[in-house]
Amino acid sequence: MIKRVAIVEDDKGLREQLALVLKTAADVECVAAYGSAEEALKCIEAARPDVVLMDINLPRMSGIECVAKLKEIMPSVQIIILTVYEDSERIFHALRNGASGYLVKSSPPEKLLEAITDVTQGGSPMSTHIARKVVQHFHMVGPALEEEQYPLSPREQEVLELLAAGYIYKEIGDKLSIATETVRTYVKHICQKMHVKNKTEAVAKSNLTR
Amino acid sequence: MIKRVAIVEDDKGLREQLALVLKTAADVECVAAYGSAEEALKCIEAARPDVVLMDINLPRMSGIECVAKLKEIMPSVQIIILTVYEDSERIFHALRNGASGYLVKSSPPEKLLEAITDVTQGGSPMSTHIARKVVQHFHMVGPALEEEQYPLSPREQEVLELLAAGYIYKEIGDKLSIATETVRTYVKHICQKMHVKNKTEAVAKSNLTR
DNA sequence: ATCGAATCCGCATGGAAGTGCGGTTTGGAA
DNA sequence: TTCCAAACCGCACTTCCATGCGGATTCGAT
Repeated sequence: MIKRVAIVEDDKGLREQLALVLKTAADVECVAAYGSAEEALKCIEAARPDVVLMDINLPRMSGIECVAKLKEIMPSVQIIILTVYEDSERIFHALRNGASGYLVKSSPPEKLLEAITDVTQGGSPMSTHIARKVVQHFHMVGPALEEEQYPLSPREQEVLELLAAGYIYKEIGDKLSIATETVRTYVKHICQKMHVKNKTEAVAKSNLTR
Repeated sequence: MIKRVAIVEDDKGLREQLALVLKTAADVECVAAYGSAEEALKCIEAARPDVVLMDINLPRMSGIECVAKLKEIMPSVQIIILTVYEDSERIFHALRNGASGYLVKSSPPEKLLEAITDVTQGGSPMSTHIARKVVQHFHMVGPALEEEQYPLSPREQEVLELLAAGYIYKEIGDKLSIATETVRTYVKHICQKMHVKNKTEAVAKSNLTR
């Protein structure tokens, strides 16, 4: 299956260079190349790309914003960020906006083509230094969230989740096929274990958003 | 510079196979191979590895736990998880515990060796499908945190925060110097604006942890 | 001048939640 | 075999919350 790829990159030289790289692969077709986010947003639907290679540093609208808007009009398109920036802020923002891959511009051509294949097969190609930034994020938030972890039993965890969804004890009992009184017991235990005053604080402290 | 690598893997066959792969690289030396987490924890300091290849599915103590303990006694060691499991739970847990890389066991030898190099150079090698799981985590928490904003008034926001802290209406009223009845009114408005059933769900949806 | 939003307050009523006690059974760890 | 955690259930009692109604003032925008 041939992958249809579009390029969004303001530098003409780099844009053409990327197109050349794409041409060297038999299973990749470069269906479009845009010099700005605005141009891409206007025309990209007609090009029907599977994958978009997106520069971050575009004039006016940044590539990160463009990712969000692209994902709105074409939710299934896979976006790979191509950039010289390696700061966490940009990385996280881009990923949150829906990018699936993140390569530094210095990546060799074969890595780029490999990334295009990966991303169409449900992977998330990332330059290894980018990945480290992401992993560091987990090192940061992980312990912070987890040190404060309470040894809730699986059943208690379930109850807590249903509390967070706004159900009352009777409904929770029905969903779990247990008595309302039992739910009440679990909530008591949860509040004791978490050292909180009531179920609302327990839910807040547990960070459950659904 | 030669990288000193240790292996923790309970399957003897796979352990020896990994050792063989390491031997094929000129810049890698296999300094130790353990069949259990306990053995590794006891002896690994003497081996002074730069990198540890860690299986997850070990008898008794899991590789994930072992990562945490290894990082305690040797904070600078780089750990690469080798596993057949691709579920987010294990991935996040391992990363939070201090793992720097995460490869599926089916990765080809050259990827493994590349990963060892990457990890010593500050990268985070990850199988592309693993990376996708991590990226999906950002897709999940990202928009949930910043797009789904409700137009709560400042006062309503304050009340919501105090709810998350577990206070009852009377206490909130006292803190804000307003009547309990007014607090009740705010909570009504909050629940209406957020389209939730009760204050507990409102708190859950608002992601307030303090 | 009128409208809406934000802030503020009150009350009645039924249902929900919290507290404190009690209990059983099962299954695994010490 | 003893002990404990987990899962399960019950009741009495108090307090708290949710709902639905009503009202007030202020302040900025149309």
